[in-house]
Amino acid sequence: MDKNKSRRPKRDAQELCASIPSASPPRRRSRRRDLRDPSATPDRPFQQLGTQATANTLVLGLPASLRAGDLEGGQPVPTQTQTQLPKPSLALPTQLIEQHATSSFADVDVESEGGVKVGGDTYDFEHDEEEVDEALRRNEAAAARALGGEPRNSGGIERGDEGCVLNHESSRSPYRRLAEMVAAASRRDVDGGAASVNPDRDPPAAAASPGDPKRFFSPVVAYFAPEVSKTRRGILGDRITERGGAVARDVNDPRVTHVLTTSTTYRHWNPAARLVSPDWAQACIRAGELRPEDEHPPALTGGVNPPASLSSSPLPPVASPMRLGPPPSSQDASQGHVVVDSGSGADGLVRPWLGKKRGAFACQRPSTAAPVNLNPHITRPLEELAAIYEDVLGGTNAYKARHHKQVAGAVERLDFVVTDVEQLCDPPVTPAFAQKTSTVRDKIRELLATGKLAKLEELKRKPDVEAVLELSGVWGIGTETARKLHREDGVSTVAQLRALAARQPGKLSANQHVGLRFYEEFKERIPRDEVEALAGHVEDAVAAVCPGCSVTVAGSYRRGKTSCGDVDVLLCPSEEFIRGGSQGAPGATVDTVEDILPAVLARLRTRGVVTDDLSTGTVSWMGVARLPDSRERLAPTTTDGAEGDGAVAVVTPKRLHRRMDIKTYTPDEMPFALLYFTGSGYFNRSMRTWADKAKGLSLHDRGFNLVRGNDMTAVRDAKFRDERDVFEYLGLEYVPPEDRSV
DNA sequence: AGGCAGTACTG
DNA sequence: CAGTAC
DNA sequence: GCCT
Repeated sequence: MDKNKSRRPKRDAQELCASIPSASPPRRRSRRRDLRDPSATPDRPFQQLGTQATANTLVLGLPASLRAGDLEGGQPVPTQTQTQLPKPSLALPTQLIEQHATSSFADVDVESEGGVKVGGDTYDFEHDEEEVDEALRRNEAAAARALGGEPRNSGGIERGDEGCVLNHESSRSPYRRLAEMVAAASRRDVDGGAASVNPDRDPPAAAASPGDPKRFFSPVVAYFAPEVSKTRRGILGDRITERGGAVARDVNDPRVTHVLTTSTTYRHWNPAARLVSPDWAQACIRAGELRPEDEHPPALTGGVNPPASLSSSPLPPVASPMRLGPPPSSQDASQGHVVVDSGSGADGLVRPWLGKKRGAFACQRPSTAAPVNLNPHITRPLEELAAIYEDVLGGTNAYKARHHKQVAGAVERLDFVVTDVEQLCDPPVTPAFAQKTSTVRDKIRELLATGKLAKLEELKRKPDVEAVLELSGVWGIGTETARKLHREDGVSTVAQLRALAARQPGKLSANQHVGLRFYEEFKERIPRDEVEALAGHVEDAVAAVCPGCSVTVAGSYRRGKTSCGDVDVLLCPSEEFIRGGSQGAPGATVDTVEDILPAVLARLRTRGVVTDDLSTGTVSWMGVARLPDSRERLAPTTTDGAEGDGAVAVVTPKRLHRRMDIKTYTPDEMPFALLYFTGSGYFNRSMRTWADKAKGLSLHDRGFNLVRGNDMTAVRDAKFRDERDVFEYLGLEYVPPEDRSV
C-alpha cells in the first residue's frame, strides 16, 4: 500500500529541452560537410524496406492495468489525484522563435600544428587546421551578426538554416521552450528544402496564380536523392521552386510527389512519389511544361552493382503490397505549408508507386554526419568520466553519467572552440548551465584551467576501474559481474576472461560466452551498406514467409548515421495479414503475428545469416548475424531472362559478426515502435517527459497509456498511422529522424 | 529527499 | 530475484 | 548530477 508510488513524474524538463534538436545544427551541418572529403559517403537517413512505413516505437512498459476502451476523446481524463499537474494550457509549438545569432564566439590561438591552446595546454585535434580556421571564421560571423549585423530575416523564422537560433529565454516555461524547439526544428525541415537550396530566395510564391503556365511545377514536391550532386540539386531545386514547385528535405514527407534519383535501386516507402531521373526536371524546364515521367526513369549510374546481398536474392515483390491503394490525391496529403495542386493537365502525375520491386537499399540523403568536434579537450574527459560512472560505479551513478554525457554531447555539437565556461552559459548549452552553480560546469572550468580533471585522475588510479571498464565491455557483462570477476577470479582483461571461460565454462552465462566470443567484432561499427545488406536478407526471409510484411531498419541507421553499432529491424505485417492471416496475405506461410519471427529466423539460420541467439521471444529477438559467405551470394538471377552468369561474388572484406535485433509489431503499434527504436535515447526521454507533463500520457513502444493516478489505461481512441500522428497527438511538430540524434 | 521509464529475457 | 540490455 |  505504500509502494503507492504516487509516481507522478517529476522529470527534468530541462534535459528535455536540451535534448531536442536545437535549431542551429543544420547550418553547421552543411558547412561542415564542405570541409570534408567530398568523396565521403553521404549519410543516408533512413531506410524503409518493403512498403509500409508508418511506425514508431516506444518501449514503455505496458502497465499491468490496461483497461481497454474506456476512454473517450483524446482528452486525458485526469483523476483527482494529488499529483495532478497543472496541465497548463501549453500552447503548442508556436512561432515564437526568435532569431538571433550564435551567442558566443571564441578567442583562440591556433598553433602551428593545428592544436589549440587553451588555458596553457595545447590540445591536438583530430581534424586539421582548416577546420579550426573554419571555426574561427564562423565565430567571427556569429559575432558580426550578434552585433547587429544583417537581420537574418524579417519576421520569418524558417528562412533557410542560416543563423536561426532559438531564443533561449530561460524564464519561459521549459515546456514551452521544448515545444518551440521542436517546432523550430521541424519547421526547418518542412520548407527547408527550398530554403536550403536557396536561402535568400523568397518563399515559393504560393501566392501566384496557380494556373500560371510559368508555374507548371506547382503540383510537384520534389525530393532529391543524396547521390544527386549538390550543385545539380541546387540548380534544379531553384528552377523548380521558381516555377511553383517545392523541394522537400525529407523523403518521408507525405507531400513528396517526385523523388529525383540516379539510382535504379533507390527505394523508399512513400507510395505516392514517383521515381524519376533528375533529367526529368531538366526536360520539364526546357519544355516549359511537365513532361511524362516515363521518359526519364532513374538513370543507371555507370556500372555500379547494387549491393550484392540485395540483388542476390530473387527478391520478391516486396515493394508494395500494403500500399496499392489509390494515391493520396494530391491535396489531401497534408495540413502542410506546401499545397500540392495535382493540377489537371498533369494527368496522372501523381500516381501510385510503381517503382522497382527489387533493388538495393539505398535511399539516402545528404549526411547528417556528426560535425567535427571542436572541443575534444572538454568532451573527452567528460565522456571518460561518464563511462566510469556508468560502467564501473553503476547504480545511481548512471544518472551522473547521463548528465555528463548530455553535457559532453552538447559541447561536442558547438561550432566554436570553447575557451571559457561562460560561453556555455549565455544561451545555456544544457539547462543546467542556466543555473548558478553546477558541478559539471566546475569540471569544465577545471579542464580549461588545468587541462585535467582531478576526479577522473583519482578514479583512474583505482586498480579495479580499468579492469571493470574492460570487462563490462563484453555483451552480457555489466558492472556487477565485471566487479565480481575481478574480485573473485582476479580477472582484469578480456584475454584473462577468455582463459577463465575456457577452464570453467560455468562461470559465464551462455550469452556472456557469445559476447566474449565476439568481443572484438561487436566493437566494430557497422557501415550503412552492411546494415542494408543484412536487412536485405531479413527482407528476403520475410517476403518468403509473409509477403506484404514491411521490414524497417530503425536505430541510428534511420537517423542517418554513416555507421551503426547494431542493426535494429522492425517487422510489421499488413492489415490484411492481421485480419486474415494467410488468407488475407496470399503466399504467407504463417497465420499469426507470433509465427512470423520464428519462421523468419529459421530461414536466416539456414542461410547462415543468423549465427547465434541472445534472447528469443515470439515477437522479439536479439542475436548475432553476419553476411553469408560470398559464394552464396550469386549475381541476381534476373527475372527478365538476362541470366546471371553465376557467381559475381561481391567480396565482403571481413564478414564480421554483428549484433542484430528483430521485432514484430502490428500496424497499430508500428508508429510507436519506430519512434522508440529510432531514438535517440535522449530524444525518447524528452518525448516521454513531454507526453507525461503536457498530456498525462505515458509513451512506450506500442502506444500510449493514460496515466490515472497509479494505473494506466491504453489509449485507443485515436488512430496512429505513422510517426507524424504521434507527434501531432502530443502537440509537437514532426521532427525527422535525422534530427533526432540529439 | 525522492526520482530519474518501464519492460523482457536469462539463470 | 538480480543482473543486463533495450 | 540535477530537477521538483
